[in-house]
Amino acid sequence: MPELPEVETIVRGLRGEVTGRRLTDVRVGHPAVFRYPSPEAIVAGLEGTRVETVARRGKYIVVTLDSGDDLVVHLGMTGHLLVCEAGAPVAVHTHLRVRLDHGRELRFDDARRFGRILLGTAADLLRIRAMPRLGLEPLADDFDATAFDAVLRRTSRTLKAALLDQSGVSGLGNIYIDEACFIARVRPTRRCHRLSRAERRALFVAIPLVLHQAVLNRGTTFDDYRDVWNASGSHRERLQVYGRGGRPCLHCGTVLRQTVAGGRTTVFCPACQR
DNA sequence: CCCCTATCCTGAGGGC
DNA sequence: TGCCCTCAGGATAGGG
Repeated sequence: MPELPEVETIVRGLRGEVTGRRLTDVRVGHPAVFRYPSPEAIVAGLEGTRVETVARRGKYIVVTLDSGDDLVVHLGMTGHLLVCEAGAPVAVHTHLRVRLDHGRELRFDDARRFGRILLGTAADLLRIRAMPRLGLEPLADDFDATAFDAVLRRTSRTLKAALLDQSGVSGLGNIYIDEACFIARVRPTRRCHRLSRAERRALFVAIPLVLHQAVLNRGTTFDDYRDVWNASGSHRERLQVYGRGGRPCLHCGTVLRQTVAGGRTTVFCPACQR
């Protein structure tokens, strides 16, 4: 379940490993992962190119190549981008292997294959909506209270549903939405248009706060997430509500309530959160 | 417009 | 020990 902090950790790790590297010996696995243009075209398009930059947009990883193409990777639920020594044992669900010119390999593996990989020029990727309608970047310098207010004020959905929608704020998922709502003391089941100005402000502050802390902890490894060196993140120890339904609130001791909102398991403290 | 559900998919965990 | 069922969920599509 990689969300913004996990993807950011991977992007930072990837930058040091692949920037400036030439890509060779490209091999692909299950074709369903390669959404555009085709597995064969992606192999041909990667072979012999050099990596210029690695960036993140929402939960998407964008690797810009000297060919003019961008490689876009979304990790879905269980996707991993790993850098290992060339010739290291190949996992069961490895779908992409690329040789780097410093003797290592970049690999993509994904048991559930919810992840996806696309390759094309920026114009191609825009046209096919490779990264559809991504909203505000909550860790960007220009993350703006007024724009965030507009996201919440224009809808009557539950807060959980609104924040899961990547077209409003991009990068949040189930874990960090519940955590941010706890910090902001607002129930994720609340209707957005009924939130007060103070509550919207509290969320505006809490979202970057929790994301930033999680990045410092190199992400949350609940069961599956690993960074590019296959190491776990430590933010799980800091989670206050996610995965803690039925257990006592760390702030007040009240039993945390677990429900479903926006189609997702949702946990909150009925005493701390209004 | 909003909600819920199904779909994709595998592995973990519980019940028996 | 092992089998079967359920559940987890990011994104998206479709029905109520």
